[in-house]
Amino acid sequence: MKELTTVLSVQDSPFARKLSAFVSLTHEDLVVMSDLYRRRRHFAVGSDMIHQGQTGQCAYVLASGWASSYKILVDGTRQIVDFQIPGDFIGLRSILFRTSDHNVEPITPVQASEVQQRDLLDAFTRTPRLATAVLWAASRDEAMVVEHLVDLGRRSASVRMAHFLLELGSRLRLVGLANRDGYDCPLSQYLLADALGLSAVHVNRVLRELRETGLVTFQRGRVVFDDYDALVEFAGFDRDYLDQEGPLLT
Amino acid sequence: MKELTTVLSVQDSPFARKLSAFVSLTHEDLVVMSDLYRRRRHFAVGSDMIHQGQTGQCAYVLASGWASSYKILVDGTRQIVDFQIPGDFIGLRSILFRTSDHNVEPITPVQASEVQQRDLLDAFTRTPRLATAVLWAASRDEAMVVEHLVDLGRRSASVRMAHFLLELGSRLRLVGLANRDGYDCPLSQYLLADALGLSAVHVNRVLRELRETGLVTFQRGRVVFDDYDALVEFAGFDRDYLDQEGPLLT
DNA sequence: CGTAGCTTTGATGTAGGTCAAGAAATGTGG
DNA sequence: CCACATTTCTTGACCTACATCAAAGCTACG
Repeated sequence: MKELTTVLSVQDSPFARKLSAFVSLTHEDLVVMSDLYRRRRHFAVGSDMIHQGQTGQCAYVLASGWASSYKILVDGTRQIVDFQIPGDFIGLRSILFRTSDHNVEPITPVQASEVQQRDLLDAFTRTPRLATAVLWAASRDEAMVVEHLVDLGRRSASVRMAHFLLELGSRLRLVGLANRDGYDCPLSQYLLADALGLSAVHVNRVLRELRETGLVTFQRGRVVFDDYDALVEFAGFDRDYLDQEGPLLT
Repeated sequence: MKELTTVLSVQDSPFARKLSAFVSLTHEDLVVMSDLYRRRRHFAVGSDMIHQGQTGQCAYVLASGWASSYKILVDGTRQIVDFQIPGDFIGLRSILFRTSDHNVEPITPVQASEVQQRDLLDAFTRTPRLATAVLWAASRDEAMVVEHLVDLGRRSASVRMAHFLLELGSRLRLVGLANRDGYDCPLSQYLLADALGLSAVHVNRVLRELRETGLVTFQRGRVVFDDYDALVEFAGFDRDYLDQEGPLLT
């Protein structure tokens, strides 16, 4: 009975919901998953979750809150690679590699489940389906990083911002934290600047421009899509590049 | 006897060599791998290997030649996400997702082994170690994409170019196609421009600058490191972020 | 209810883009 | 092995998107 309860609650987690979009997880898979991350941890806003260059790190699955993963360059500037929202795997690379190549830091207070390297690799041998599912999730994350890279390489500041806000919206909708109207967003203009490769003051100007042209309004922690369709058009956003139409592997 | 020969030749392929850096592959793993890609294919320079938006694509393991993966934007510009060199997996995302989110095109004539989705997923259930190894390889690719993203977001054009040439050198050295002095490189300045988010003429200026300051010379298809240490210093290149010190999983 | 972090705005500077056009390479067919 | 075509490289003149610097108005939370 106890095991059943655990499995049910795991099944309901944002992480399982995400993986289920790709493979239909069996009861067995869910049992292995619930074994995987039993240790719940809390992180306050100034504390590092993962630190660049350090070895023997854990990974986490984000249960609640927002985090950012970033790299610090020699000249002290930083580039935010991605934001993590509930359901996201954090620091997979930091356990697959010996030393972590990036930092992860909470943006809001965070609840996360710790995943040990050994447990993860053991889980893969126990249920290869889970390995496939994790590979899929990792590839989906890579797809987002790629899209972000295209942002930085070839899109103008305002299109870049528009695209970013739309993509974040799609991701949040997948885990039930956004809808067509908009979403709550704890990112400061400084964080946006470091993610989009812009200066904070230019971020401000771009946001004003988008607001004044009636596309999106991002003010006091909330993103509101004033004209979703026009924004999609303006950003050249591919509506369904993140969407899945049901599990590939049954 | 025949099987043994196959296994031996697979063991020698750049792909197996790369995976071995992470997990020690057993005889069994190698047998499964040799089953995996028996179909050899050839691609000429103008032919697409993978096409954005198309469904039911194959993946490949590059045996010889160079390829580029890129995205085309609505305004017609393109962003090259990565170059593929021998040993690289191509189009993993295009089989894990229903439709491919990017294009892959040969830069030189290419020899590649086709990998079918079903075969790959079957192979994972047969030997979970292989799944782990592929996950590792995918993560390593993601690490490179991330580094490329940092390039575009926060590095100046000349540092960006320096960093790019060094990284490419490291990757080529892993498969025996480069050494400390330099390497042969079939990339035109247009390709470099599309990869680095610059214009072709600025690429030219930057290459001249790097040549005149005695750091690197890239001329007529060959990259020569004139002063490797100074270049590493100039680029803020982390020498060993791609290096592995032997298998993690034995 | 003060102070530290955010946001907003203006003025000025610069890295890198665009346009244009000539010089080398490289490839192709005879 | 040479003429011709095509791509690739190189350089100069000019322009624009975004950075930097500076300073004032918010907002929130201890």
